[in-house]
Amino acid sequence: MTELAKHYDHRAAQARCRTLWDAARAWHAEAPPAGSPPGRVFSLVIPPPNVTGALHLGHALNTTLQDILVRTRRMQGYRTLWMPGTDHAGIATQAVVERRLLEEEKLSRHDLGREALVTRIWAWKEQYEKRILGQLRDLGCSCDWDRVRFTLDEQCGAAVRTAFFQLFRQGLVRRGKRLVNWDTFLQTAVSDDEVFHEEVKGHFWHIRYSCVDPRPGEPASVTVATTRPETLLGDTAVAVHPAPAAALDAVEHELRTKRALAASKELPAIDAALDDIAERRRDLLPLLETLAAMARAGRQVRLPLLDRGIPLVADEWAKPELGSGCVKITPAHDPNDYEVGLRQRLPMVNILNPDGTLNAAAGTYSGLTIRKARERVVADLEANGQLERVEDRLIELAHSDRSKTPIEPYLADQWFIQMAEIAQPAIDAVASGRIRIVPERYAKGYLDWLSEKRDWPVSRQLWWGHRIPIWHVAGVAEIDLAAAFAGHATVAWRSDEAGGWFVCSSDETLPRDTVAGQPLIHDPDVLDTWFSSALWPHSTLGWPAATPELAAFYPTSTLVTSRDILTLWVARMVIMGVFDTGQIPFHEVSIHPKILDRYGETMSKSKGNGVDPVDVIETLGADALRFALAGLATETQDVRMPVEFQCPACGHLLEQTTANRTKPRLDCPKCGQPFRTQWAASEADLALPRGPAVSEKFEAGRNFSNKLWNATRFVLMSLDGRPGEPLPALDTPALELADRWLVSRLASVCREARQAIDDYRYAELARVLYGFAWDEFCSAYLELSKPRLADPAHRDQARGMLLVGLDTILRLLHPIMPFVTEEIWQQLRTVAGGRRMPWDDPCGPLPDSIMTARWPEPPADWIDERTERQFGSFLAVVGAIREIRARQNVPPRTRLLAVIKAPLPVAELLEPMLPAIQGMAVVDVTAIGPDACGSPGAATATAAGCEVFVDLADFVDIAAEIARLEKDNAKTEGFIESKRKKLADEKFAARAPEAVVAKERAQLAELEDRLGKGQATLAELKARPANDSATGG
RNA sequence: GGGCAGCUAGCUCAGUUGGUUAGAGCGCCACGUUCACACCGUGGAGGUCACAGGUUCGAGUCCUGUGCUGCCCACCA
Repeated sequence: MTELAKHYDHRAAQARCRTLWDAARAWHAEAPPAGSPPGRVFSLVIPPPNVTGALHLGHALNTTLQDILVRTRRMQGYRTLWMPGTDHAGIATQAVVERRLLEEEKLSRHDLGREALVTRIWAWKEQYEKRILGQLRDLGCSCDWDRVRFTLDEQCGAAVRTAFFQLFRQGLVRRGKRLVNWDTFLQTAVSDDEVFHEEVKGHFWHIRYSCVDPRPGEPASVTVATTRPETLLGDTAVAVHPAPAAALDAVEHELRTKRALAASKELPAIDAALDDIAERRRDLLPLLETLAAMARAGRQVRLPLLDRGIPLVADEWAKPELGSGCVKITPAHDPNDYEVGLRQRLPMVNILNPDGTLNAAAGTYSGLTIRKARERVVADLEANGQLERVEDRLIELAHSDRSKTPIEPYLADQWFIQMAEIAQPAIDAVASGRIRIVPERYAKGYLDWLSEKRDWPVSRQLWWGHRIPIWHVAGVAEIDLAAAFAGHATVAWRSDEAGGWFVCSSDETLPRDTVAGQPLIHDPDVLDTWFSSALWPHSTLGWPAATPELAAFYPTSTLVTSRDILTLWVARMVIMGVFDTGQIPFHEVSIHPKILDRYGETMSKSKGNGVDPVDVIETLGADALRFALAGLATETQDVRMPVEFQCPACGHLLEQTTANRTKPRLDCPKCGQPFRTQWAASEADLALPRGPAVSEKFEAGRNFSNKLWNATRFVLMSLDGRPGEPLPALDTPALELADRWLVSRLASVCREARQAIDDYRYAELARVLYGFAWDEFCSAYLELSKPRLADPAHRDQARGMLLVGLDTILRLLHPIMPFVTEEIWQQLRTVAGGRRMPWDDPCGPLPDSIMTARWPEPPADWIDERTERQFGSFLAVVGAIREIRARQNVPPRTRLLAVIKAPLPVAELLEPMLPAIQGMAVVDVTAIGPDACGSPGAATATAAGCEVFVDLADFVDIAAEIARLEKDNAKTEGFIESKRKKLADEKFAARAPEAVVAKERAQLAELEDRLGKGQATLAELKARPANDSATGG
């Protein structure tokens, strides 16, 4: 006699399964030997988590979905590889380590030096890589653990250098002064994607620049406005529009066009704008025309404070409709001004040092921080009477995502990759459908972004990352280089336009003294972290070497990611994949939602609104977490996950709010006991027990695991220690009705599950399997099997069929809930290890692990719609009787008498089900058929086109029944009225399809019939003497 | 400013090409523990499908507009 524990123990099961899978290396994929056909292949690379910190719920979602795909395909017989690994995450990781260094040791990276800092970051990486890989294993991810990669490891490094070298050789790598987003804290350029904008309170300073030697009729000064007065130290021009009148005309025309189409509500704003234009035309235009003429004449204005003459230039960047119509131009510190500078060939004066202080170009202000310089500049302007006025204003200020400090636009030498040429194949791949993005709507963002083909700035002034494989050498002739690198196919060079050379090589190092007479200096910069990420699908498979893995698994099948890195990562992977290998990196991209908190904010560590996956895995189990996450993965953009703190003392759930989510300790409102949160830092707080952040969402998954466990418990008890095999034949018409139904439902559900996975509809997969396992298999089929198990004539068949159902459910659920299904699979081995499903190898052994069991593939002709309908009617009738019992408070075990009045076709379907009805509803059915008739005063209910009468004798609470019937009848009358109205409408009769009209008529008839019955019963009840005993007795 | 998405039960979400009386899980209410499972069972209550128009015989579903929420892109001195 096998008897399982009453509850599923997820902790023990997780440990056992992990041991089992690891011992068998069931997650490993071997490339076939060169030359032999790989067969059906499914491959996937993990979006490598950053080694900045531990995994959060978003990673858990991402990897769960991947594991669902991977486990399914593996069971379906594909040669399946899931490549795991982590990302060095350049800036992010260096920033984290630097910040800690500063906080804990008060040291900057310059105090430590390059080598020592990098050593520290490697130590950090080792710690978090271990943690991350452990978390992935805890989640049950069936990655190929023999192939773990890291974006900064040797293999990826070789790919990075080779890819960069080939870009260089094709002339796609350029060096140039560019205005970059300068992070003064980290002292590096960051890309546009690493910048976020935040509104801060600021001012708008109006500054007067005097004109040099004004002639009669010319103004003595021009006024410009700025939010950053200190930048005037780097001004090299003041701009005015070359044709201000025409520009105002254009603006006015645009406004009038807009006005013609605008809603009345918008009119006041537009009219105000038009008034403003008119006013400017009157008051400002003459001045602007004069200034434009002065600009054409090459006149100058005097830069305040530095007393430098700078040209007045005519440039369309100056908008006559805004401000004073004139704008100061600081080409080295403003993106738009930079463009003007290029157009007007202006000098570009950089006034900043890398650390954000002002340099010598700022004259007497040099050495000051930007903040101090601003104060001084403003004070000096005021003292000189050159500050016209100051406005308060909210300013969208750019901040570095990495250091959270304000970004300074900064002119610096940077490396760029030209995108124009290499982006096109990536556009074509998605536009042509060779890469399919699911859901499709995300393709637009990808295409829009790529079509801009903006150059990619790839250099970072950091120490953590792939060193740019470029060396500088000066003072030699090309012939010297040719001599030095004769026979080196892995070296290329180009003039640096300052008389020196850039030498690029895919070799790891070039000796310093390679070129006679002059040293080779390695470029100090490292590459943008996305450069190595862009190579991930092919670099992890061994490129540039022609490995068997690359041949077998590239292109990969699917990429699973969230929408926020569609451009940063996905697009660049396509670009570089095609550039390096000539092939797209993946065929499909599955985009999944992001998880938000109850306020719709993204979860993040710094906000403190997250859930730690480990908390869920420990308290409710990895399967519970996975099931919940899969259920949330719908096709919408985001999903919300309200979070609670669980009191470690009493288990009470405390809603997480904006107010309490960053507190280091909280007091349980129920038991009063304090507990600590992730923010606990003080010794006193750390001594308290931890109150994990959880969500009730995960409980459904835990309950489901337990339901499966207990269904298994029932099946094993019913087998009573005997092997439940061989299994019954499933494709024979001789099956009993319930079994035919089960077989049909299994076939339907397998088909739905397969389709859901093929379409990346993870939530639907979870929902279909949950509903089938719980409501149909456990609540219906399993209940029905109880009387059959008690009957020796049916016992063996019932046992076998229970195994068939359970086995199939386990296999279908395994990709979502690997642990509980594996644990049950192991339990079944002892008693039913000899069972073979039709899709199993009939001769070979049943696989040791469910991981390698075959995915169920029942033939389509198992689906029997008539039987499924029949079962639907049966369950509806059972429900109707139960409803009557419940509303009359009949004790559960009291057997009642029932009559089912059913039209002939339904009666025929139901008749074979009578024993089941009698068992599940605890009634004796005394009559069934079109003429069956309930005893007077019986309680009634309708279901599946039948009317069910339950003779309650003394049980009936007449008053309650009358009230219910009156309500019910009124409702029915309402429906009848609406149906009649619909059918009376000539247009409906004329235009609706005949089938719809017929259906409406049938429904009306049924409703009228129901109302007639209801009214009759009501009349009869009212005629009876009142009975004040609700439950009889 | 441009674009994308969302708004359906108290909460989180389904709702496939328009066609009965719009569903699930959780929560809530009532009843029920010698029954595989109280991490359970049975039943119930709860919705003007954000709002306003339109198309249609018929709209949660299609169209237009409005409001609110979130995200992406660009950004005005």
